Amino acid sequence: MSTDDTNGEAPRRVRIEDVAAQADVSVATVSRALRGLPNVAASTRRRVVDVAEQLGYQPDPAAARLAAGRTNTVIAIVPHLGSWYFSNVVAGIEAVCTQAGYDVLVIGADEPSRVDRLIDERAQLDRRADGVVLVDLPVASELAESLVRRRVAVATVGWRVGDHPAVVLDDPAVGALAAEHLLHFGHRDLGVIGGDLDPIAFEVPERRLRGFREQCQRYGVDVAAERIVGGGFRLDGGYAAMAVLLEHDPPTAVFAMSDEMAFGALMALQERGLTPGVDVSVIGVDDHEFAHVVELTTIRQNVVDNGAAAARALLAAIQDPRTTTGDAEPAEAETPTFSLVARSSTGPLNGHRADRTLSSRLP
Amino acid sequence: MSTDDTNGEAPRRVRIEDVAAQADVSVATVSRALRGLPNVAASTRRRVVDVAEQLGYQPDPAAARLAAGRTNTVIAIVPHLGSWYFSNVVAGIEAVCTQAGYDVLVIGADEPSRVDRLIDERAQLDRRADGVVLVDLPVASELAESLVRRRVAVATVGWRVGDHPAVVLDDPAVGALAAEHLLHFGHRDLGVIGGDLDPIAFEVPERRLRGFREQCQRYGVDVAAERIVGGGFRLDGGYAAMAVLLEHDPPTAVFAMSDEMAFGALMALQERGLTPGVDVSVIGVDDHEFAHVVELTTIRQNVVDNGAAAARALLAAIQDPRTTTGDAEPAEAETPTFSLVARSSTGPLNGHRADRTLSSRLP
DNA sequence: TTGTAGGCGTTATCAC
DNA sequence: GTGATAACGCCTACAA
Repeated sequence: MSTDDTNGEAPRRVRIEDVAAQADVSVATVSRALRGLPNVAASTRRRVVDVAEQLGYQPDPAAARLAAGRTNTVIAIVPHLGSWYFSNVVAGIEAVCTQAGYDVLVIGADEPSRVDRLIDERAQLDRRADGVVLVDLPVASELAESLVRRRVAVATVGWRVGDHPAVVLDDPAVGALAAEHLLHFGHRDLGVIGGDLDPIAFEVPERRLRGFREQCQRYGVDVAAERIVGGGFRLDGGYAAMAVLLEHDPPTAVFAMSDEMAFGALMALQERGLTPGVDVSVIGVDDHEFAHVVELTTIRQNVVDNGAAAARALLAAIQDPRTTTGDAEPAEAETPTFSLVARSSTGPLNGHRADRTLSSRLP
Repeated sequence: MSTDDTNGEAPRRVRIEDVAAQADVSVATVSRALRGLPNVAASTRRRVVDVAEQLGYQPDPAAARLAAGRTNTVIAIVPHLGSWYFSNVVAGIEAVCTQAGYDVLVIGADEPSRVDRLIDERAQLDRRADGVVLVDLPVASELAESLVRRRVAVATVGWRVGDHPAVVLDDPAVGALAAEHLLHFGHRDLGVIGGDLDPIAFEVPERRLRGFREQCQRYGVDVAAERIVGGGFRLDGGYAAMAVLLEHDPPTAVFAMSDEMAFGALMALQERGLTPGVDVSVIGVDDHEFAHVVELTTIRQNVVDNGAAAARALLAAIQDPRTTTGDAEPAEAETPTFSLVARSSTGPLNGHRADRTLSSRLP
């Protein structure tokens, strides 16, 4: 009797050579047959596949990597794994990559030192993956360059590097849309809560600000520099920023560049007894799940799709043979869409609602 | 002149053999020296390390894996990558593993079919990683078993499997604490918003419910079955659950098993003109960043730490030689702490606040 | 269409 | 303490 029914024991691994013997072909043929390569007789392929299935054969990833030089792995590098935006981007990347048979490695770049470590050649990103998705990390354009030099496919989310596939929201348009919404309500004293705080310092804020300002100018409105405050794309940052804005010469409407910051801003308002949309209007970006809860007007985007689109473009680049020779086409990724979702956190200037009696205005 | 200043070209990879030649020793010695193994003369080691540094040598992960049988990789499997709780657990895992030189692979198990695919031996989790962290996936205890059989280290978060290191909150105590808080305020008509909705079906809800009920019994209070509603640990689920609770014979206080569900519950209250903490008290679990924003009373836990603790225990198990022989110690992981954070979403029964006039009660 | 054999870059087991 | 050298398991020209 054979020994394969001893349970509790780790089953002996079946190798390609076992399949070859059983199917009565060479290992080369097994390899070709199983990977769907050409030059294998249909009948042979069927036989090999059957045997492999029956034996439960699966190639060893490590061996395949070493021999083929491909890792079947994608790395996702994000500023912070725990944040709403980034974790959803990662979710999109993972769904697409796993589906395509790629492993996905995550790396958080919370601290600048971690980015440095990645730029360092010793990180060997090129040996660990076939492609990398860089999410909002322009600090590290050197990283991108070194990756490209080492023949690692690159795709980005939120910023661009060279002409690699990039999933970038039309941020100026987003800024302009936000401005338009507020201006349309009659607001002329506008504030902005943007980036520019610690660990994340990326390009998104300036692009959104630019669009916002340009739109304002069309209305002959100027946004004072003191009314542009950094919030670091975090809840507490948004809270602090709104506090600053309210401190002196408060605006009647505020554009927060992310919903999370907007939530913080709402919090600051409520603590002062001010009603969002009545005393001060607030518009955010993202359409975070909670935007609905607090009735936040926002500009919606599909974050998971952003990640998925980047992953698809990356895989396409990896699988495109021309990528290696350097003359692949730009391989542009889809451009994300966005749309205004109006809720009650924004409203007309001096638009105290009839059904409200508690609201008060600043002196 | 050498060719190494041709830029734009992918630099030729330096192999262990190059280091060996340059340092005038064998590859075996280089390998030992670089990995800090014994039986290497101090002077030799210094020389080898210097040369390696100078040449920028780094071992190829794929080759090392194939030869050593270790992957230096950890897999984190979570029900949903984009959710607040899980993404923070992953952040904790990643921080610890990366720090220790391990790669971390993420796998989302959103759909049951994905779990099945992992259980299938063809997923070869054992060949792709040295250890796996299973987060809230008791659906897949078969998965855990198969992993163990294949000698992959396992650690869990949120549930237990065998006596592998597990990071599990004392859920009954959490439930009891929530109950105590509400009961102390005089509430006797209690509702619960728990799990039991689609994709996530884990052990946490029943444990929290048990503790909650037991504490109630100490006060002679019974929680009617109709007042225990599933919310799937999601915002919308919490919203819907609260709507159900309010529909008929509404409770005066509700225990939501996660803050996200609590947020949904608050939303349902507000839509009806009910004031949290006055008309209906709500207590959550987690101390999500937004709990502060909406003044949600909650039971705080440190989610990132949970992931980190699991990772630490996992790495310890991986590095413990006894693990392989099967007689390693249980290697218990740290038990997470928790604490009540009282805010205004909970308050005394019939405790209409003096400064409130708009609040109304249900008929 | 199929098989042979060299190589991928390390690790680990021996002798020395 | 050090050095050959055989694995590790697969891929892929090249030959047949």
